[in-house]
Amino acid sequence: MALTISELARAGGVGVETVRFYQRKGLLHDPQPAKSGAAKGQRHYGEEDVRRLRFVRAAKDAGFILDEIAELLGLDASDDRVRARAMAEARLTHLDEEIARLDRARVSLRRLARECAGGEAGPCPIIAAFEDGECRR
Amino acid sequence: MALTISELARAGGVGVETVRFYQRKGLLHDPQPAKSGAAKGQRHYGEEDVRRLRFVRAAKDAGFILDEIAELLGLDASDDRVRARAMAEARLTHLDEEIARLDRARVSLRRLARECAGGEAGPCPIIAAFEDGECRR
DNA sequence: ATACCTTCCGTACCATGGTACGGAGTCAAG
DNA sequence: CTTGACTCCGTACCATGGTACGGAAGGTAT
Repeated sequence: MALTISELARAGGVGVETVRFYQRKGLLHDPQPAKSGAAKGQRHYGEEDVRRLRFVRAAKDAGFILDEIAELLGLDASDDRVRARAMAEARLTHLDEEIARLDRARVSLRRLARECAGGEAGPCPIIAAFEDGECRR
Repeated sequence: MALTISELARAGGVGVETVRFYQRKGLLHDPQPAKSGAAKGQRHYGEEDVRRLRFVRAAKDAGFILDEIAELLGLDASDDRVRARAMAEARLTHLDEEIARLDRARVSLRRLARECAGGEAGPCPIIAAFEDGECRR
């Protein structure tokens, strides 16, 4: 099982440049030079690299930022459940705040859009609301 | 009513550098040079500038990005309700997608955190889930 | 008059997550 | 033996929304 960088990228559903970017970030191990049968200096990747790359994608989908994912990958080695749980809780708090913020924006904007659609009289409620400072946090 | 840049910034709840940044982005008018009683080259701001700055903050809170806010400020002048409504709808769609995405992340992460807290046997479910690719979109 | 504060302006830098480019090397097919 | 494909590496660039810095000029307080 020896993969080129483009095969690894395809296996992980990302671009070649993204694989290199993850390497620079320390999310993927620096690859070993290929032994033979390939161009000098060329790297080969294996199952472990595919696993790590997929871990990154999955954790990203769960809302972690890349720096946290780097730490999670470290926990993967040490199997530190307490730390992993703390990170999950912190990320959940962050997600909750973010969702609440977006939801407030959605509620007020939807109300404005309905009001605006409701009648053509007077100034546009959407613009007027921002002018009134009615939509402040 | 003549304000200095720092007074305008305070009135809008932002920093001086942010005011200048908004000027560069075209969100605030280029200010007029002060007539007298101030250092040469210094600018003065009025009610209109405070109003625009607050408009920016309110629209940002509603989820618009700065480029859209620049457009909304243009609509403010022309009172184009149709366009304002279209922009509000587009932003709502965006907000809905974003909220749905974050909510999927929250649901799966919360489940993992609960599982991890539930027992100490076996590998950490949080880390294992990412390894299994169980959390993919 | 000397220090201190604020303003002006341009430019550089920050985080975040990539994306693209240029030059060089190497391989296989035509 | 040239062309095309792929790789390597470093570096620069993109969007987004700011934040900070340095130098010059002016007002104010001691």
